Amino acid sequence: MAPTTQQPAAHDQAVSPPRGKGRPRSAAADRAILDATREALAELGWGGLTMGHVAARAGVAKTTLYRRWPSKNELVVDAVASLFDELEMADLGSLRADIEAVVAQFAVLLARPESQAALLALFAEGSRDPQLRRRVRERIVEPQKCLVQQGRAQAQLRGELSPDRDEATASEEIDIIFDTIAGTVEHRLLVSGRPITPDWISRFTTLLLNPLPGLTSTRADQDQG
Amino acid sequence: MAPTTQQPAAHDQAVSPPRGKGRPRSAAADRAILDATREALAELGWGGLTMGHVAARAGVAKTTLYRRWPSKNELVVDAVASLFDELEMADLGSLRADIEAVVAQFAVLLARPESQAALLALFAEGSRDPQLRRRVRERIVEPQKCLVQQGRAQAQLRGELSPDRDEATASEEIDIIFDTIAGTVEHRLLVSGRPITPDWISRFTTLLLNPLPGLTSTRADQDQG
Amino acid sequence: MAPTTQQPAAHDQAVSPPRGKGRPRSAAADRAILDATREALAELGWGGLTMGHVAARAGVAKTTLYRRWPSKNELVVDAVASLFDELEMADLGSLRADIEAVVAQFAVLLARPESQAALLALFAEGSRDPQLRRRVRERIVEPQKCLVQQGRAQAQLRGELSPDRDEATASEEIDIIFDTIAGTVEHRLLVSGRPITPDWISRFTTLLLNPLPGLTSTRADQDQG
Amino acid sequence: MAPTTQQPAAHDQAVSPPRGKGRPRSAAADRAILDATREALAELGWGGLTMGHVAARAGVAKTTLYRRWPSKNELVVDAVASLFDELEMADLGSLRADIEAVVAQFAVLLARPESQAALLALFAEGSRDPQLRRRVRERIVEPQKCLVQQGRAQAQLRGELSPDRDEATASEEIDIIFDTIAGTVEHRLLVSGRPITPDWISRFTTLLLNPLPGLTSTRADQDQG
DNA sequence: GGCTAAACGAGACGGTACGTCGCGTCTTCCA
DNA sequence: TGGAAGACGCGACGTACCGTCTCGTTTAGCC
Repeated sequence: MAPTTQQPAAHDQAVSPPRGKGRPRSAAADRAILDATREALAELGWGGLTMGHVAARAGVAKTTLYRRWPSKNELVVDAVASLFDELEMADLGSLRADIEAVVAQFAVLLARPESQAALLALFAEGSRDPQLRRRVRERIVEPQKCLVQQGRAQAQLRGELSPDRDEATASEEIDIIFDTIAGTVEHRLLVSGRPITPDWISRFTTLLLNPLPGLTSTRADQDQG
Repeated sequence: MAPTTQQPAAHDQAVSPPRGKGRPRSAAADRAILDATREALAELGWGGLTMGHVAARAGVAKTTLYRRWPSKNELVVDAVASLFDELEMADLGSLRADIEAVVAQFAVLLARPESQAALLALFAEGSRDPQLRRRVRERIVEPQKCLVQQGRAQAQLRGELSPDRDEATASEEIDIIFDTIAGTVEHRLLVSGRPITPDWISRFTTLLLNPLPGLTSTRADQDQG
Repeated sequence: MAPTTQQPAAHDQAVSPPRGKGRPRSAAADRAILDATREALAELGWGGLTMGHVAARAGVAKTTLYRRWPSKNELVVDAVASLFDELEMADLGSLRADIEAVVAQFAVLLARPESQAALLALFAEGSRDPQLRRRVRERIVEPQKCLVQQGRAQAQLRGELSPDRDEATASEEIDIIFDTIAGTVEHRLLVSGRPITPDWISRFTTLLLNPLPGLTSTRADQDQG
Repeated sequence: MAPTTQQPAAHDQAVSPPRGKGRPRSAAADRAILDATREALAELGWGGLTMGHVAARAGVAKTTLYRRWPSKNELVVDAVASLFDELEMADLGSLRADIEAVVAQFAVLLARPESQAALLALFAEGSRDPQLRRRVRERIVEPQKCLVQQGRAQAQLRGELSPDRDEATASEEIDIIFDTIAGTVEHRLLVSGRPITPDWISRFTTLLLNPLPGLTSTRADQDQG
């Protein structure tokens, strides 16, 4: 998605030419600003991040920055969001492997200083500002959730999971798994402050996997009956 | 725990006499400040909370405030920490019931606007300030973790869980369960922004319970079927 | 005089053909800009006048504005100068009547909000910017001074004043009279903030033409000759 | 008069102790600010004068500056006003000598770069801001006017001028003389940009005290009596 | 009647100063 | 000597204009 573009330009149609009549916004500035934001975030943390500082580091006037993003929050969302684009679901042939891979990916992402500095702060700010909350969800949370959905679909194709009974139930199951994976990984890394090792991933995956309702393999059956 | 009291005065035991020669510190001021902090937090959120505002609302000079707490962060920790004191582990006779009860309690706590405003913000600030991090863990995170430990012990007494093999493993198991419960609940409420209903609690507990390694009984089956 | 026309084009004579090959400058824009300037000046005063505002009000791009006038100062000089073109010396048959008439005219001119807002401000800016100073003198001060010269010549023709002894003395006398008339009227209106009534004009003219009212000795006569 | 003191403190009673409960305002800061303002004014002129610059040069925070003066205008009034306190009426034994002395004093004052930079600008701003206008009059214009009043009284004592007939007429006469002296001197120095020499002073004083040089008829006498 | 070149509207751009806000420290007086 | 009151230095904020620039679009004169 393009930078915020407060004017209702290039919003939905990514292809639509700038159309505006005046001088077009500099794409280089966008890049420089986002890069500067990520760097500053990594170096100084959320609290040390200053609009003036970002502008200076990007070689851009503060006004240019405000013309594109209304506040530090929105800027950081966009700056950090791109990092989350690199998350992708592998298809490793088994549900367990897929989960472990995605958790590992997520852990690597959260180990970056810029995402650490930004993530909790954005969530915190978002708890008061619904606008921001929406944005954070769109740009950061959804991409993660997508992976869960995708992994689930793959597992269903493979026959590891039974197909969806109905839309609503499926959605609820995705939600709960998603909150569990994302929440737990974030809590361990950012709150408990302990590292995420392959061993931990394995244990956690076991915790998740064993009882998944609708699991067709016989592991659960044994546990359960 | 009493307020920070940078001077080595009255620490834990309220019994210690005022000691100093001059005028003793006003206990009423402490209470007023913490109350004001919680109220302001609920009304204005973390970002809207200012030391000046708190002081004014508490009818207290800023000086008084800084004499007791070195910064906004520490103040909020103390103000919010007391809320977490009310968490307690029930003993309802089964692990499942105990878990559901504690999750429900936690959910209720996180529904309060003051804890919502404070929690993520404190975690975020803590990720840069080790001092604060320590403090947050002592006052907020540990009490929660304690419950997990306690619930586990109860279950072991009841025979639902096998006794600890060794210290290290036990600690790891507690950690993973704790991060999962706390992280998931927080993520659902504060990030996904969806309510925690009895139904959700039941599903989540099932997810946790079913395969727990070391689970000796098949209670879970009964609960589920 | 045509607008600044930084390119060495049409300067005094409007007859000079546009010469250039491209699209000629819009005369309508010039008019619109100057009108907008005068209006904005009257409404918002000097301080409230911005180039952007003038451009918007004139329905013109800022570029167009800067193409013609290098700065706010120059623009305002041109916008206000035309007002001073309407000053003219009457020949009413006596020096006193002529002076009173010209003072009255000047007072009327200075009562306009746009000239009030502009005049002192231009003088003030001019005290640092010799370029502007020159321009202000050419367009605003000289026309006034001309009247003094003209009035003096008329009075000499009538025999009310003795003819010039020499060039230098004449110039000095004109200067002193001019500074006195212009300075006094401006000071009364713009600094003291009191109105200029026919009665005041009469008193002032008397002061110029006569000795101090109430002067008891004839010292002055002795001093003079 | 003390600095603006926006709080209704020490306004009328110059003797009243600061009275306020908190930390009193630093008198040193006041002095430093006013000095810095005068210096900056002399060096950079009105346009180059910046609140931030003044604060920095005075070794003071911008906030401190704004706590005392609401804007650049008010600050400059106070900074420049003190210069005008040094104006005083000599008693040299004759009206002519007194006038020449006071005009000379005024000319010297207006030759200072700080007053040149400030005076017209203040007058200009004042033409839009009645608050400022009042202030300028109180602190700058009145002191000058006082001298006229005083000189007139001296001349009356000496018998050079006939005593006041009535209050109103006296006031009007003072006004007209005052506007003439102040306006003319300012116009010559600041608008015409020519120096004020002893010779010019003599000519101007003659103009004030006598009829127009070279006036051939005795019209004035007829008009007057 | 197409070509060329300037003027035009729109508006983004790098700057500078603005006036405000909150911080955490300090100084003063009062109880 | 603790506490209220509030001034202080600091530094970031977000805004307003500045004067320049880069676009795409007229609008003329000239070949």
